[in-house]
Amino acid sequence: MTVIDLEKSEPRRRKPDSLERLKASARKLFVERGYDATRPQDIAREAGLGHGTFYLHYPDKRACFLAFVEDARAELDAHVRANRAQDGSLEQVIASTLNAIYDYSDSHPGVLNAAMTDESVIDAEGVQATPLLTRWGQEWAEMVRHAAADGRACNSYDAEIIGQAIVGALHQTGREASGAARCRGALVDNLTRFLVRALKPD
Amino acid sequence: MTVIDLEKSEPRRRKPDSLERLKASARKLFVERGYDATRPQDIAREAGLGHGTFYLHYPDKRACFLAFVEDARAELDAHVRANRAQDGSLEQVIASTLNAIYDYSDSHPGVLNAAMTDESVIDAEGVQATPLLTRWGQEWAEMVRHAAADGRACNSYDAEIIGQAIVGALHQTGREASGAARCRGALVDNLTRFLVRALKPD
Amino acid sequence: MTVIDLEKSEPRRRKPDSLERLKASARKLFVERGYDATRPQDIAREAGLGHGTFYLHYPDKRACFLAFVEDARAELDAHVRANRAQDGSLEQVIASTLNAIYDYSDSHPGVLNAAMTDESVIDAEGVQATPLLTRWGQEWAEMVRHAAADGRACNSYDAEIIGQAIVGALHQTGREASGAARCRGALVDNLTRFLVRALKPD
Amino acid sequence: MTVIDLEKSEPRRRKPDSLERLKASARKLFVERGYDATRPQDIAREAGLGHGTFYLHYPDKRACFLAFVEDARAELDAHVRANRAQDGSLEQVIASTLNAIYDYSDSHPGVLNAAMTDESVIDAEGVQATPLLTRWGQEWAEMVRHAAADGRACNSYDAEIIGQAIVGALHQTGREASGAARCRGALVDNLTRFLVRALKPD
DNA sequence: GATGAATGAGCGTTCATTCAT
DNA sequence: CATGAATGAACGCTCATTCAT
Repeated sequence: MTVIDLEKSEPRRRKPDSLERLKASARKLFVERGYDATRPQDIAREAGLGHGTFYLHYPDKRACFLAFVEDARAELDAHVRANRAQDGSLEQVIASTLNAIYDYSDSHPGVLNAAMTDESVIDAEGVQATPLLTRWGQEWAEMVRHAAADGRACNSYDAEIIGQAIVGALHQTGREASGAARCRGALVDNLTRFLVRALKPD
Repeated sequence: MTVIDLEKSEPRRRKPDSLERLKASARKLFVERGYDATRPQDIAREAGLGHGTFYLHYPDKRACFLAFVEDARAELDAHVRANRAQDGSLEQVIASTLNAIYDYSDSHPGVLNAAMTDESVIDAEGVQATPLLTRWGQEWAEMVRHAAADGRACNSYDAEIIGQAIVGALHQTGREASGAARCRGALVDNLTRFLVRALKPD
Repeated sequence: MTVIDLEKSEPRRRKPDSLERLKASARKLFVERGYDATRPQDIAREAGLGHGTFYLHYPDKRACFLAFVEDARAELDAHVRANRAQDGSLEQVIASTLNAIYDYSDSHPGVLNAAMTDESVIDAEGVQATPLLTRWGQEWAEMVRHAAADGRACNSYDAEIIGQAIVGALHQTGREASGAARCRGALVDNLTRFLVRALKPD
Repeated sequence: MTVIDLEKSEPRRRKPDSLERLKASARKLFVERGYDATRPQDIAREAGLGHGTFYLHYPDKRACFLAFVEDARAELDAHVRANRAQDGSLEQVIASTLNAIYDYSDSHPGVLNAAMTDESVIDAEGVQATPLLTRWGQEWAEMVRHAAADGRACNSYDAEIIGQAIVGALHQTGREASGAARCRGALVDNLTRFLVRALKPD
């Protein structure tokens, strides 16, 4: 039985893994130190690369951060889609979604926080597509509309507003919970009950 | 009877108000440009003072910003306390509080947003006392506890968590509303109904 | 008898012209962007080659530029030698030479300008063989000597000085003419009369 | 009789001579090393100042260079105006002007050369007002027109073209003369005769 | 108290060149 | 011959803070 040498078996050249290494280092440092305190040079050094290499893969620091954000978003998105109860009762949907988010958050500590860094920090001018939180708010709005259409939720709300409210509530409770030593069970329980009562049809 | 011209009386050069002038300039610039893009020098110049004078009144830029934040907090606090229905129905309390907040926000555009600048922006290391949002969350928690004790609100919640959730919901809806062109009436109406349903006793 | 298709014969990959391709690309870019703004990488890419290939043909960027300059010089030289009246009257010689120079300049726009890039731009330390302008001045000096020996020109001048003066006059009038919209006819006419009067024997 | 203490007698503060020191250092370094090889930091260091101080006086390196050029231009201009024969014969005007230029050039070695650094070196984009050489060409054009109007010079020339030709001739002979060890007397003599013959009326 | 000239650590970014493949 | 990922010295510039006046 042969063991394939993962390090050297690539047919062509040395495996150009430098982008992967930069991505990992960027995530690590953006999470640990934040955007401002992380220099492109630090990211490259952490990845064991010269700092010119950073600019082979990203046009500038901002682009690197935005790529990190997008990766985190996609990861969380995949995780949540895979783990939430798509069409159960309102309570099941909410509880399973919250649990999925907290699962991701627990196994990737600090990542969501770092990814939600305010856009104003990233670039004084220019425009970030849509802030992460707002995008997620739109997804919650979709969920609200969906549930209202099915009769599982009150249909007299403006779904956009309520979607943003939900995501804001999650964000702030999460933020505060990481400061205080708050247990996840209580968080999910309280928020689920809160949201279910607020949303359920009369 | 003579009225002393406070603006122009030559003998006492109109100076002792330099802290006030710095405060006003700092608020103006932090709101217009944000923390990073505002230099102590700009604040002093805007106030018609020399750069060094800034450091006579604040040990550093961070302290100046924190003072601005505290002033905004106190102002909003006073405004809300003066204008909300202290002990009416849950709905009255919530609606009047929201309206008071939006009143302040409308008459001091940009101030709350600037004051909520993420702490990570203000200083890479050090620690900001308690983030503004978290403090406001604690006040909402107090309201929740108070209402629950009176039987006006469901008493099975962890008030701290719900307080943070409420303030998070307000923050994010406000933020998003200023981007989209969302009308205040709909915001207050939706949020009030949402919170009242979530909080009211079974 | 078979003629090998140099353009497309697959077996021998159409490579040995890489130096030619680099030369053409280098000229194009040095003319369009100037020395500083042209990177070896750009030249190679423009030629459809890898970056490293550049260094197979030139030791460094400077050498590539110097080769471009030399090619331009040789081209102009050949063109002028082929087109000027070698031994006519002073006026004929001068007028035909000026016309030949302008012909070349018109059909290779920007090339002479780029080739005359100041030596200080090319390398802070090292020494360029002899600046192009000075070499051309020496050729004009030769012409002056020649004409003086034949009695067609005043022989009391230091030919070296006058040669440099002539080439300087041509350069600066050409430079200024491309900025202002000055017509070539007037340029040749004025310069020819100017030089003929200055040079003709008493 | 009192001797005023030039170092300390200023009524207000320490004499803010830092701009003068920067100017002197900038001139020295631009002359010795050229534009590209001179860093703002070097200029400041040479002046005994921190490198931030450079940016107190100039918005950027380019502005510093342009100020150097303008100073050199004004100095030469003043020197030439003070020393040339304004209205003598054509020969007197030309000879005295050339001598004045060479006087300046001898007593400020390298300055004119440095000041004439090609505009393309200073900024890839942007536009320098008018290149120094072209401006001087315009002044010679004025001289030519003036002399032609007085009957001291041939009036069938386009003065603009001839003015540029003259300044080009001076520039290139000067440039080449500093390379070769050419004596100033021969330069002035040859150029004066050359220009006088070219310009004088038939 | 008030001033503003002076400071220099620190930033993000570029590009000529090398060398393992 | 050819490649292009990798390098790191070097650059122009900013800005919070100090201190002699």
